[in-house]
Amino acid sequence: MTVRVRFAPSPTGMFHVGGARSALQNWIYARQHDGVFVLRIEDTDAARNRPEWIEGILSALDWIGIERGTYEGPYHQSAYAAEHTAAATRLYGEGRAYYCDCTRDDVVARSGNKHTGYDGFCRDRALGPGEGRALRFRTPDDGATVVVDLVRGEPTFENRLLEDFVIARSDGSAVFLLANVVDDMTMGITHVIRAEEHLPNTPKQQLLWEALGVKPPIWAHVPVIVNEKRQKLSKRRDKVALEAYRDEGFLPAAMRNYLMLLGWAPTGDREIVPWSVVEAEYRLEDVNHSPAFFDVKKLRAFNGEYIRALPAEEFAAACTPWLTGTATIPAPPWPATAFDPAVFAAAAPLAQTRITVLGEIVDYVDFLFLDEPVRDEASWAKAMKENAAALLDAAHAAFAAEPVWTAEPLKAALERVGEQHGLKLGKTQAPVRVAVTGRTVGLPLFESLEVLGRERTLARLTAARARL
RNA sequence: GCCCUCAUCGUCUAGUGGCCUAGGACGCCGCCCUUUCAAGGCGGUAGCACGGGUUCGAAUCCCGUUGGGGGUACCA
Repeated sequence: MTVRVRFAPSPTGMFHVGGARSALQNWIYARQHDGVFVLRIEDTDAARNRPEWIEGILSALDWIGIERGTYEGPYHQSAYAAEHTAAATRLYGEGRAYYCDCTRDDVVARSGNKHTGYDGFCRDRALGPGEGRALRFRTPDDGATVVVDLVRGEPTFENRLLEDFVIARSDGSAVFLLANVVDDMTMGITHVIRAEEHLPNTPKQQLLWEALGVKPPIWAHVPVIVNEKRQKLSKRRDKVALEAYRDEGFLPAAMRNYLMLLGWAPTGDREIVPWSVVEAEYRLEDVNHSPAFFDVKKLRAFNGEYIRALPAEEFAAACTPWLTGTATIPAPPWPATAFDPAVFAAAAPLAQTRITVLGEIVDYVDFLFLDEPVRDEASWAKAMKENAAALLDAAHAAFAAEPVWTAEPLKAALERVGEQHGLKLGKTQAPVRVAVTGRTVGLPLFESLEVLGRERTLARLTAARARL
């Protein structure tokens, strides 16, 4: 029997990093077993769904490495409504489900305002379908439902504690519990790998599989990802949109690597590993049973490593979206016409060890493309002390007299200026750096001057001198 | 409330009865290197939640306590 797994997101918002992890786990499982990865969009909640979110899911999966055309689907759950209601009807016909006209308030009231669940009030009232009547599944009164779970073992649920849950709304449409099961059945899903939040649904779903006469799948419930307060990552509370990380300049390879390290580790004392190692070694059986904190600091560290590992040309190319702007990435502060790829290519290697996310590239190279450097007042105040005027004048003179405009002689020239003032290079370069780049921190100075060119460097020294 | 579930440095983890005076990574701190800042090198800080068992021996097995997480919709 070939393994068939599925990833079944609902298009109710930006694509979640937790969703990306689930998708990757399913993807890996399919690859390891020569199986099939199925994508199913669960778009049955019309009120909360929006078509652009569907495209968002597809492009996010693409970005993370699950590319369109390499998997089965996407199927759209809404196209299977007939199958869902047929299953509901069948369950009713076989006496496995019954109609109920209790309102939510009725149920709560009968429980004495304790939310203990549905009490089976309509079980034996033999109600037929009708206005305001939902269909409920008749859960067994005794015995237990054992869930076979790759990560958690065999969680066991006592059937008498399972309420008679709704499987079809009063308008006849199936709810998630049923629709999800019916789709998995029709799509031949053999393994359901999903987040732990679904574990309490599982006995109910397994009962549905059995009632419908099909052998249930193997389950795998992976602990959720939590925030610093150890709560499940939430769309409204936490930064969870994969697109947001993409637009900041996280590399997909770093994100994937980091995501899989949540709850798991490859063999040996290493964490940054090629994807092929993850695909070869990842085991759901080895995933930790407790929730993991989504640590952006560590993600950034991973990203920095991945950035530094890039060949220079690839690094420069990867920066392009931030240098030009895109539909979702803001345009840089310089005019588009001022950007020169060759100039950038010369400066890029200097920036490569200095940035952690690609978006940071802009502030490092803006002085090359802006007419005038940015004016960072804090930097100015810090670097432009009493001796600034003398230093700028001397630097200007020394640089102007330099026949060869490359980093080494420029450095030597400024060192001589420093000696005359009894200063180390660290002190001498500060006002020059701020005059030319606008900031106190930046790329190596002399290499920067080399790329900037004689004309512009000297002009900026003069301009800064005039501002003192 | 009820159901399920979990528990190794601040964080992510290695560890599956002796190899553990608990290893790695991120973070943090210090030193080196150094034209700023990074990167890099070296070193340091810090943990088996608690209490009982079982065993010659327990981070590893069992029970309890405490604490955490998830669920509890005619959402998915």
